[in-house]
Amino acid sequence: MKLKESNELKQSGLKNTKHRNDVFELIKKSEQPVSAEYIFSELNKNNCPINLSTVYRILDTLCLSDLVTKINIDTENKNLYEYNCMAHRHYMVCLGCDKILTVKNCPLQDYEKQLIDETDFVITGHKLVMYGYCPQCKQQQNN
Amino acid sequence: MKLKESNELKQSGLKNTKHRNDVFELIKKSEQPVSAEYIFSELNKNNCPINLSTVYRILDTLCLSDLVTKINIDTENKNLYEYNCMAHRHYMVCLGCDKILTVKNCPLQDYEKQLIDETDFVITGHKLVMYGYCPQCKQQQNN
DNA sequence: TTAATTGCAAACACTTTGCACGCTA
DNA sequence: TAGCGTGCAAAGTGTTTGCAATTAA
Repeated sequence: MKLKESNELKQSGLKNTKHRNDVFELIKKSEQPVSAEYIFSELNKNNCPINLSTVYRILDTLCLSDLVTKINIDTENKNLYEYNCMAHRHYMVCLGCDKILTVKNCPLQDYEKQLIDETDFVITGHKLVMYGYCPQCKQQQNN
Repeated sequence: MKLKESNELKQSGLKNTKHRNDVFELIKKSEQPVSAEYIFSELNKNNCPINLSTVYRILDTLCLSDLVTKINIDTENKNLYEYNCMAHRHYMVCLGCDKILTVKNCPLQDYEKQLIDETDFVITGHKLVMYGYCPQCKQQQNN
């Protein structure tokens, strides 16, 4: 069987296995950050039998290679993983349905400079999470 | 023995117990968010024997009453708790020593308005975490 | 007095690990 | 074929829960 091969895996010096590809592709095509459990059940559902510990080991590997980012949203009690597009990580979490939107633009460059002056930290990154209700859940609340 | 009584507990309609006061006071005087385990061992160390599940139950109660806020920093795998001063929650996390600074001012009002326009979400809050290295760890890296 | 709080032990959910086998490069 | 990747089962860690005893109001 021909694997759909990921250049990104090779480029990161990772051995190319079916499982790694399956996990990585699933993360890449997901519109929001996903959990290990989700990856596990999604792959098994779609004829790609895989063990849960293998999922965790692959996620570790992908995170170490910076292909994937692990995040933790306060309202969940498990880690989530998403494709690391090397952009800033800004999220909007719907408290109604747990939907997570990833937001693109970043208003924080100036603020970072200011903080560096104030605290003398080196700042290597940041994470911004907005909490609220998405249009659908917002409407339900009004009813 | 006379308890150091917390008006804040009473005002929130909570029964005033020694354990609740101990936990709440410890959180209030902590300079950074603390874990359940830390509270547990700190109190037991200081002649206030308490059970770990009691700590968790008290933390739940305090969070429900909005006296305390539960947060999760991506680099830790446990929840942290801090006094809820009703301010925005902005953190600076040192990746070297895990120190957590809570930052006061907030650059995000305008950004929130803009996001609301773009996404049609209702925004009820936000969390900003900056990652980097504190002055001490920064220096060690250079050596 | 009565309902809320606590300690204890056991259960839970998520994640990690040891080991033997299997597969990629 | 050498060493990394994987499945399985078992252990680890942080957190929650059932129940009986205790305590605040």
